Amino acid sequence: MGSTASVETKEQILDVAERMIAERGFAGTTLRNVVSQAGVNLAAVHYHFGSKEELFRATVARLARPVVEQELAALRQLQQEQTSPSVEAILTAFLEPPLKLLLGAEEQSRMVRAQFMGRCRTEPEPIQSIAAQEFDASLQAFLEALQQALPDQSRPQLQWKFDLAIAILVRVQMEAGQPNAVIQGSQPEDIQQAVSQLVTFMAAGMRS
Amino acid sequence: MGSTASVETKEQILDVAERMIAERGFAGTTLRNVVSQAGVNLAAVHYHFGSKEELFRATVARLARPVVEQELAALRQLQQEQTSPSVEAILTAFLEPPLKLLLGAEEQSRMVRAQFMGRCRTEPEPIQSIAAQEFDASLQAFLEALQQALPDQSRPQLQWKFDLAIAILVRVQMEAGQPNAVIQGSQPEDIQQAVSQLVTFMAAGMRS
DNA sequence: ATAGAATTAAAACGTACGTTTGAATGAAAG
DNA sequence: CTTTCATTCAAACGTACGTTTTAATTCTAT
Repeated sequence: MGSTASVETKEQILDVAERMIAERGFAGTTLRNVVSQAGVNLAAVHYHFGSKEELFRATVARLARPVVEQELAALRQLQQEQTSPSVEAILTAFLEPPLKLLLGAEEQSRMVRAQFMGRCRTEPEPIQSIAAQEFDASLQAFLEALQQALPDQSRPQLQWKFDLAIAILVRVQMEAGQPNAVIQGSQPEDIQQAVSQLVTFMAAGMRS
Repeated sequence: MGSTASVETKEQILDVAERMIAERGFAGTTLRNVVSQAGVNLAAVHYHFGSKEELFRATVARLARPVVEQELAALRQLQQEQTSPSVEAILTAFLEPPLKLLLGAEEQSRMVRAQFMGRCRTEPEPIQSIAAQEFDASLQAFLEALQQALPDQSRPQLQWKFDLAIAILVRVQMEAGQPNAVIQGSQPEDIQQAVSQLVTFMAAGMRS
């Protein structure tokens, strides 16, 4: 049965894979580099995950599931509190969970998760599609909510505007920590301010 | 001396490299695939370009130089016509040259150049930095122009807002032709409408 | 026409990749 | 203690990579 040691091995691999794919992309990440940094045997990857592509699937799933869950929970709560939430409120519910990833963990791995999420959207196929599946439920729900908040916008228009809003989020995630980025520090107030600035930026564009 | 045949070989290689890197990224593109599609010998790449990385450098240079040139020319003309151009006018000068890439060439290779430009900004290092050099002159000039049009914005704020505007352009380029993209067709009026919609979207965000 | 340079071609270089194999290791169950 | 099963390990598999080499070929200028 699954011993304690084995789940530690799995998580070591996932941690390193997450960081390396964030930095070098999927094609630029080799299993030998991963297992070397993780301090595990090369065959452990195939034993626990089956293949390099399945390892990516597991990595994105581990990261995306809680984020999507939090996003949907925030949206649900928002819709219970008021009958027709504002664009700003909806966008805040969408941005906070992924950006709050930057709060936890140690200095080193803080930015990694955000950058990994960004990579998911910029990788060539089929990697991008694999990642997209994990986020799809959230996208659909928020698109629907935005449509109700902006009934005058045609569906195609709203769709590409939301797509651009996501592109903005992705860029913010990829740039986290670098000079001139929206997000400078990792304190709660830094994140909160970034969210509010981004919401303003996006809402202005979506109403335009 | 450089024969006619040799420049055809070089351009064949550049054409195929452009398309493959656009689709699969730099790491996902192999020289053997390139030369196979280009119908040239494997050694031709190293003879004409020196290395895989230098081939990328040449590919991005061939694409970026005219675009940057047109952007700077449009900005210069704008600044001569009026003393303080509007944000909208500046952004239009910035967006039109890259998006008008979608007008020329054959059906197949139309979207490729835009997607390649998008890839340049999403590739892992050091590829991203190599590409950034080619676009740097344009970025500096337009940032300066925007600062004059928006004197109330702090430099760091303006910087990340411009960065997000570029992220939007990149997303539009990568998505060109796909369903729900901003750019649907390839007719002059399609592009013109997309530019105007994007300018509105971006300007709203930048003023926010 | 022919020497010389530029270009193309085929083959091999060493290295690294993802994956597979079969044996060693370890802990839990009978 | 022995059996059993999950896990780890070292080693090798076949393939493909970027690059180099050396020879053949094609162009160009005298």
